[in-house]
Amino acid sequence: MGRSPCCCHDAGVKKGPWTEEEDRALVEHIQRRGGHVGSWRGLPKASGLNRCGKSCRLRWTNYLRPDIKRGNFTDDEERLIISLHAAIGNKWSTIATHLDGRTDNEIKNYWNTHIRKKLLRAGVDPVTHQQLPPDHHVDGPSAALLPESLLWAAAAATLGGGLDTGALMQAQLLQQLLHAIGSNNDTANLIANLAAANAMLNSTRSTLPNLLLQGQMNMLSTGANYLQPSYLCNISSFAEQNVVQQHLISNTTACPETSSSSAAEQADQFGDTFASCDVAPAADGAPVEEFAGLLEPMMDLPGLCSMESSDSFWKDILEDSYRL
DNA sequence: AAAATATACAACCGCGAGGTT
DNA sequence: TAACCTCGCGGTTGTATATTT
Repeated sequence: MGRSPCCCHDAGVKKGPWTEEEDRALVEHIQRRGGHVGSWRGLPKASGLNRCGKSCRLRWTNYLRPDIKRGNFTDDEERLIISLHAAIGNKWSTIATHLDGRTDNEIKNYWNTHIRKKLLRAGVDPVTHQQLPPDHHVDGPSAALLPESLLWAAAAATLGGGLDTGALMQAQLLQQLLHAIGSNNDTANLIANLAAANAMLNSTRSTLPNLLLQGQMNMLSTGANYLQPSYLCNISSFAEQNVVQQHLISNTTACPETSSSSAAEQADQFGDTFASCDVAPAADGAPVEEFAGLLEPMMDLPGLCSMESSDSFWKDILEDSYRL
């Protein structure tokens, strides 16, 4: 395919920052045409601008368009960007379609200047969204604070006050959760382990920050085989849903009553809950309706999301470990 | 206060996709 | 079917501003 010479290479075509006059000329020209640009290539001549059409298009789409939202990104927007990036990578234009008023360029810049650094500081690879190895070195105090080490540090601190059965059970529970998270991508085993963990929770009447469970939810959504930060919990787009759907299709025996593992047996008491999860894959490859909704029943399991004041130690530790 | 460095973001560039001739 | 043309994407650069030394 031949490639046409870009008008940007023409001698005398202005480059660099746009002036207010140029902005006004471009906006007025497009408004005169009822918001329809027509040919970008022909726009400079028609509008009297000494710019190449490409530059005009960029200026309009990234800055002058009336529906562009200016200002800082909200936490929700940031979480959504990260979630989408985890699912589809550097597809900035696709990501932008999920954020009203944000441009692909703006999102890309925000990613490169803010989010990427935050993830690195948190020990998360901004490309793969997976935990960086323990010997990963970045500036800042949180670099080496991987979730597992934090959890065990927390357990050790709890145990430090005396050999308490409840604390020991918590430590074992954490170990089980971490093992489930780190061992494989098998959704059936994962859910079974989660149920077993929950059984332990209920038997000891202890509580655990739901951040841990969110980490497991993230596994369901991304297929990553280790703990992911809680930010990935906020997922609802088509891309993630497709990922989830693939998992569900390949794990049609996801409900614990169909699993033969011992962990699944422990999970029997929650069979009804899981059976009502409505996690069956949509028919004929149709996208799963709503991932967040899909996970809701699991998040509502008794005891999983409660957080008593006496557990603030755990809560603080775990939240620190994920704080971006 | 000035220079050096870091940060944020607007803008540029090259390329591929896809439509048209 | 090949050549041409335009658009849009994603990576990169340039520059203004903020912060640090």
